[in-house]
Amino acid sequence: MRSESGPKRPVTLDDVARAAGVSQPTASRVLNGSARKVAESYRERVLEAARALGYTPNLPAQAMARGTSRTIALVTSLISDPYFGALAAEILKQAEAVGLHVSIAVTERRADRELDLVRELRGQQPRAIILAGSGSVDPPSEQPLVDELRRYEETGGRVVLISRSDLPFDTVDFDNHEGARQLARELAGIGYRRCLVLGSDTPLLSMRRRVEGFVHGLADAGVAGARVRHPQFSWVGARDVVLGLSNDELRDLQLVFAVTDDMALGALAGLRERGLRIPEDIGVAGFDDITTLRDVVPALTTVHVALDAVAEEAVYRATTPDPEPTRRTVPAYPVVRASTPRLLS
Amino acid sequence: MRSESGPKRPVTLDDVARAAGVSQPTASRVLNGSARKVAESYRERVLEAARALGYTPNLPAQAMARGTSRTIALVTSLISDPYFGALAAEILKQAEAVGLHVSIAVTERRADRELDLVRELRGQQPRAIILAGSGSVDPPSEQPLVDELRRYEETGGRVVLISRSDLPFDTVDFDNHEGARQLARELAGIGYRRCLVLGSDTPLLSMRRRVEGFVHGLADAGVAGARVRHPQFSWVGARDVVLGLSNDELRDLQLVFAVTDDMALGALAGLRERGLRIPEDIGVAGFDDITTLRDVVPALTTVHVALDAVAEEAVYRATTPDPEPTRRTVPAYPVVRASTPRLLS
DNA sequence: TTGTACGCGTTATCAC
DNA sequence: GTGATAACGCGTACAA
Repeated sequence: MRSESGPKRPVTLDDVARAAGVSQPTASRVLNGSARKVAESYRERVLEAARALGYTPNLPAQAMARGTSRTIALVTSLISDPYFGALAAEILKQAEAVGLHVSIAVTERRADRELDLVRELRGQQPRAIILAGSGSVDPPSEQPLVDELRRYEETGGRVVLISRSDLPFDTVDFDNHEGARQLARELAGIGYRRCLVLGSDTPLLSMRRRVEGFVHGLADAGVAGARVRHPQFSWVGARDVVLGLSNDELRDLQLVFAVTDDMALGALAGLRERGLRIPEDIGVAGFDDITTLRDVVPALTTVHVALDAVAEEAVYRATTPDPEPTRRTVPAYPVVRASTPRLLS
Repeated sequence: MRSESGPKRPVTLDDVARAAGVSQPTASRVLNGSARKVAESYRERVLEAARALGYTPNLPAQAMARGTSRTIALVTSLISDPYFGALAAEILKQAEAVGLHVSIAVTERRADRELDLVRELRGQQPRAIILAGSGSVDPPSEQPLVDELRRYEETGGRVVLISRSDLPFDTVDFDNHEGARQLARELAGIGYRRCLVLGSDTPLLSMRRRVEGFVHGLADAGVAGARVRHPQFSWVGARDVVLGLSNDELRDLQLVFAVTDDMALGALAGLRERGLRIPEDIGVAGFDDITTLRDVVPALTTVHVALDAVAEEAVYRATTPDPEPTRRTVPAYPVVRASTPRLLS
């Protein structure tokens, strides 16, 4: 049976001060850091009283009094996605390391939700808002979002963007173009020529960069004219494209490169349904190097992104004032694995 | 170049009221629901002013004035883990559906961190605290945590536990015992006899239940004496156990069951390193049915858990007062896939 | 229906 | 070094 005494009032600073026989400001100075000094005897009594009463500062009240909170808001597309999950995890870790709380909201890839969420989150008075993912190739349509973020920034908040190069705020991203380009060069170097590139039907800048980078990389190596498709941005979308290829097209291919690991695996599933063996009959490569895929066989060739570095940089920017929008690009580099063995020519 | 006008003050209800030519309480009644009615003309002017100024309610201030916030705090072990990631995602979705914000903190499986986090989160004045994962088999050691949670509860907060049956609060879990038991019966039914069970070296009640359930299931089917090991609770731990088996032990086995999919995959990797083919030489089964593993080959036999139902129930409990601690058990059921084909006896 | 006055828990400014 | 007192933005009795 639970105690029936009805909702008690939480223990406040006042309670602690009274119990310790000091004034409330003094208790405040002891418990929540202040420049001012407090006599040792008082200090001990306050700490003792706080411990005995189980005092915890009321963060909303602190935030209001101080005018700034220790919370950062993270807006992400889809946390169940292993890629965003990993990114969110890294951000949580970094934030915690500097004593910040994190409030997470998901857009589920809907641009309008994004705007609403930012507006709502602004109400939480977070110290910073981090926007991860999404990022349209169509900047003008983002104007309302930019306005909203600007307003937030004007009141002292920090805005940090991850992996979206379209908005005029501090941005951390990785080198989508260069990563894909180097991957293409390496693969061309071990014999791959006839490639199918799977982009995305969504207007995501980062995905477009990956497609462009890959095509450039092939061109660097003297391979021209990769086929490019833009299926639905998902495992299923990639699989469906493969399932829709004619037998001739399929037979002709040596490699499928998809702009995410998730899609690469969809393609892989589709290729298997079509009766092809991976990697004996055809190679597959992705992008992201998602940890949770380490058990896929054959091990997937992909482009690795240092998410920990991305998160660290993002949290750093989120806590560091910065008069001008800055862009930091974290390198991405290819990792060739069993899904793309060297081809004998 | 960014505007240099220095941090402006955010737009407050007062600003809106002034702009609309009404009193602050009237603006409050219009913008943030109140029982009281406001004349239509006033209503419109307030709404218009709010829109024009870009007003967003200051949530911490609201929380303080109302004495309750619209935030729930989620404490989880490890969000990068696909299992917890999926659970967190479902909770975010459910919370959003009822208009609640979510603040996430990770314990990284350290019991002391858990206590600290709860204390800290309490300061955020969330409407509820949801604890997911962990859950020691050693309840006495949790007393400080229980005390802290009780204190929180006494001030009107709700406490909900997911998948840990050791504490006297509202609990949502899934039937670890029964799920594993039925899996064992099904596998025994298609010929599996000589099994290695991989538990966990951590004192987690849910994992212990899975081990017990599996052994019971085997017993139900007349199979006695499964070997049980308790490796480190991770992919690597499971793999290492397999790598450490003698050739004789290995040859004798027909199945490895691990208490999580993650560990099952570790075991699978280890088995392959030992030169065994899966499933031709030996079967492998896990628990959790993690979505992101759909591309593992062979498809992993496992126990499915309806995380969406778990999340829904948890958020429901988090928002519904309840005089007595209640337990709700969500079913878990085996899903037999290619990693455990029928054995010819 | 509307406005005045006060309180929520905390920090900051200022005398002492 | 310490303690009154005034903010912070909002909700809500209460009076008008």
